[in-house]
Amino acid sequence: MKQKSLFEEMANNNTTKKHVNEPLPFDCLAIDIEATGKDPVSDAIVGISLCKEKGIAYYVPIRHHKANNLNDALPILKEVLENQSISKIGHNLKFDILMLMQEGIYVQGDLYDTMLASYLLDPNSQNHGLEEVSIKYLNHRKRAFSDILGPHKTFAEVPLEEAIKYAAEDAELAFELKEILFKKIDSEGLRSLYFNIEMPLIFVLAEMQQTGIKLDIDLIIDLSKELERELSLLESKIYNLAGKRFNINSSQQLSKILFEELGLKTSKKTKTGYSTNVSVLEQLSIYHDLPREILHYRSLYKLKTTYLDTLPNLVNKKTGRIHTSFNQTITATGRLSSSEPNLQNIPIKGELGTKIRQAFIAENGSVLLSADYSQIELRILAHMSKDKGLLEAFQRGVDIHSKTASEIFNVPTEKVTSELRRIAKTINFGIIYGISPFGLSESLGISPKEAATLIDSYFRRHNGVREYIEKTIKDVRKSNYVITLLGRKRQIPEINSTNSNTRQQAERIAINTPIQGTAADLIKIAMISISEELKKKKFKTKMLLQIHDELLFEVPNEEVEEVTKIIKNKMESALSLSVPLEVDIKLGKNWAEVK
DNA sequence: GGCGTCACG
DNA sequence: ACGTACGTGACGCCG
Repeated sequence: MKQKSLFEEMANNNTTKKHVNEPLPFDCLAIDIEATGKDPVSDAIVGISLCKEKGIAYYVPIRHHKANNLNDALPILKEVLENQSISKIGHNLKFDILMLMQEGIYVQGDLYDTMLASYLLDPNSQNHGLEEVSIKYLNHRKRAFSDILGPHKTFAEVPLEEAIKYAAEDAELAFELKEILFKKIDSEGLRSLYFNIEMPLIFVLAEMQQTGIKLDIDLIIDLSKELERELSLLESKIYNLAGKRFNINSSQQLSKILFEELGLKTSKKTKTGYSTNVSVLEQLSIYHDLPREILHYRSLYKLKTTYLDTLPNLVNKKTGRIHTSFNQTITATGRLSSSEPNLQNIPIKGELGTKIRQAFIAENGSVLLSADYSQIELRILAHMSKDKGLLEAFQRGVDIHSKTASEIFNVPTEKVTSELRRIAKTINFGIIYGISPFGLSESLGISPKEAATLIDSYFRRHNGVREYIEKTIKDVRKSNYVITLLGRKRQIPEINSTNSNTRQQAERIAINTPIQGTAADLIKIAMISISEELKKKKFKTKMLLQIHDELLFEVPNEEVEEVTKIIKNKMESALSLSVPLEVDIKLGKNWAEVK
């Protein structure tokens, strides 16, 4: 009964174009899609729940088993969902938008995403699920999905009576959460960050996920077979060197062999024993052949299991492409993350890295275009610290690492060797991480004392950076939070901890977060403006991936010239800083060629 | 499910 | 004396 009346109201909405003076019967609608699974590209809609006022919610079965499905519901819903004047409320709306896209429905209007709101209010929280957020803000314990699903294979098989209760509750919770969370968004000064960046980004990410990227499966499978052979040779070699067979993938068993049976010296400890990580095994390779072979084995095994053996299985049967998930509510700094598969950590180093990237290809008639920000985080540091040396370096366009080397080691720029530059580069990274003598020493393989000397000489030449760090930490001690250029907040209560380790870690976070977070804000702005421009001018170019400081596009040959200009221009002008932003653009048939 | 390890920025 | 570089995700091991 209730379902019908809502549909009547919705149908009325269709006529509002003719009666512009009549107010819409509702301007805000909470939606929640139930589907056969959680992969919006492969799975299908089972039903949609709706809520437009507190206390009343509806469930519209679309493909529910053994139910009176409302077959004509989607066309009616389409009118409402594509109505720009009706705001959509939901928890993780990117999922709903993607599911609806499969039905030819393109959601429009303002989005009030309660998951995103929860994230902006507390990016440190690991869990922004509807369940947790409802407990936190509504003190309401919602029905668990696993209880509803029970033995059923998909939600479609859950008896309608049960399904209605569950689905309708979710839409209503989102509706209620919206009131509370978006008041908080306003009072915390997060409104503009939400409406100008995170909300429009939802559409951009949805489209990127929907597009996916093409993979040369045969190449990946050939590589996997090649590694299979190489690994089996290495395996025998390792057993010979160890004098016995063991599970090479067990760091525990390896530890026994290295440190007990072969009597090699331990260096680093872990929570559970002695470390056998890269830096330890590199040290040990001087004394024995086994560690080097283990390193070789591990690197191959990693690439084979993590990439070669999994990527082919993730090629979507319908689209023939790989569709990652871009997560907007995971990182504490404001970055995106990518999962299932993670396409933000595809290997790049070495011959094998190149070979793997060669398998990510453009469609026939198109090329891949990679656009990456050059030294974005150091430029942001220059802007925020107003350090004279850094500002001048970027304004003059010099090689920043060489300049740092020249300063620290007191040699003319022409005499900076690649070794000195490498050290300077590590220091520059270290500054952004919230440098510590120990951290730098570990990374450079020198003593903490030597590291401290290097840090000291850096700060002697960069007073602005030193003062910026000191002021940032001082401010955080009072406010307990840091903020990015676009107003993204991260609480750091540990800044006043009595435990010095905890406190120092908080200080490093306080330095790093505004820099990493502002870079994240920046590229998000660029993504939105590029996406708008491509849409406006009706280009067929597709944005495929974001890898923190890089965007990857698939560009039809005939669009390359124009689109290159747009991308470069939009990225370089996304924010106006006191240093120029530089973007490098490269083209190629595959992802290896664009580097 | 925690841990160690290692792929990326 | 302690134990640290910042931010992620995925794999295999082990209990």
